[in-house]
Amino acid sequence: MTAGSTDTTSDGVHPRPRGGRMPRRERRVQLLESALEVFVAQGYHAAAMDDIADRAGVSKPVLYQHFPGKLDLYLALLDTSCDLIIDNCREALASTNDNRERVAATMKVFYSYVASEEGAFRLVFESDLTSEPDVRERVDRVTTECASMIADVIRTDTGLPDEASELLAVSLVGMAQVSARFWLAGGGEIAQDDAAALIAGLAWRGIRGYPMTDDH
Amino acid sequence: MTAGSTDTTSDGVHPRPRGGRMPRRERRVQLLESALEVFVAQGYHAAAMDDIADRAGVSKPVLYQHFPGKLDLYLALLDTSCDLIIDNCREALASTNDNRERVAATMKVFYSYVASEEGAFRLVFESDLTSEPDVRERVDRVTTECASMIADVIRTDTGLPDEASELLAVSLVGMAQVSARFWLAGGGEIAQDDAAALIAGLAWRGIRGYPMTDDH
DNA sequence: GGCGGCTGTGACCCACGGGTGACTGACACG
DNA sequence: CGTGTCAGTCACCCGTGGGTCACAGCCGCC
Repeated sequence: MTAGSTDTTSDGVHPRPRGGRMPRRERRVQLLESALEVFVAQGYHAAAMDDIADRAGVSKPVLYQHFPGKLDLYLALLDTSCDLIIDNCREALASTNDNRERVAATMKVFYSYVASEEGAFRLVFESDLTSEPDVRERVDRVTTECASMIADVIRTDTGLPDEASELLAVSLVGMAQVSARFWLAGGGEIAQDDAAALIAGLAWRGIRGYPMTDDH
Repeated sequence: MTAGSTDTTSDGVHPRPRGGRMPRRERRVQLLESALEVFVAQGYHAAAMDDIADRAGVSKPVLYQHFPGKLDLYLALLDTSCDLIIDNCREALASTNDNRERVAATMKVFYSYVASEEGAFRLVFESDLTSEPDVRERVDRVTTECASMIADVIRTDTGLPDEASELLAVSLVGMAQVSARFWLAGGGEIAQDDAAALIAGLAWRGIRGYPMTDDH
């Protein structure tokens, strides 16, 4: 990508050549990219501002000319990542009126999210800064908000009470989120779409009958 | 020092009186208790060794007479917590041969675990030290191992291939884990057993039919 | 009673990393 | 060609916190 004549790259971290100047806007997005890579690879605490600056081929003060502090930088990236999945989730739910397809589409969203090249999902699902309220709030919002949209459908179509709908929805989100991460770690023994379809099937079987209590 | 001769009992943080000596064994478990409280309340990074020592009414070097370092202390607690849920999960699965009851029992285990007073589950499900391989390995082991036991049942009873069984099992674990944490955060609008039963119902409906593919 | 072995303490060391201040070098413009 | 501007750098500050050293009270025991 951009520049990187030598790049070397090698393992995971690569000091960029450190040569050229850049217009402010451009530099800013480049810094965001570098920061994302470093945060994803190392986590918030292990990532030093120096690392991010080096990664971008720039010295530390430049970073501070664009972002007031480490936390702000992190939050900017986190927000982007949170919004992405929430929006995708919303679109998936709105894409059809067939609930079986809704489940499948939503599951696909989670698997795509986790599979995306940059690994930004790690900021959301594997953040190591959950003790920071600002971070916690955003991370929780992903589950809460996705679940809330799903819960609306459940409540509407089944008449279950709010709390139950919400809890069911959260458990579907949890299922998607955890299984997708596990699938990713597994290294591709199952194709992405197959995995998503399998779990979508599980989810759909689970909720389709509500609220009729047809136990055994 | 600090007024509080009377302990005050304390709501959240309390310097213990700091008076007495203690036999080594006893001190050790007390330190573990204090460390758990602090790690649970603050997370690994925000917790200082001084905090833990203070919490136990003791000075820092005492801590180092019992544990070689902060990480070791953390890992000791983490191990305990990991083993607890894995063992409970195993017992739940072994407690019956009726799969519907198995699901219910296992779900109850997760809800009890999360509801337990000490909050030790946070070390496992909300650790902020996942960048440390030793921690990562243990945290992952919980999901992996629980899922593996569940997957055995699934594979045996349905004949599904290994990878599919494993993925289904993981998604059930994810469902349990995420929904239980959400339920806890909700603050008790639904009773623990009701919540567990609700999600167990969802899970059971999901898997009971496999491998017959009765879509729509 | 003094002496070895505990448990325990106050004070200190030092690496690490977030954040800053003073300077430089290129370029556009009048 | 001076000069303002803006990207960029080097070197530094300093709070925080993990980890350690030398010393202090208490105990039981010959």
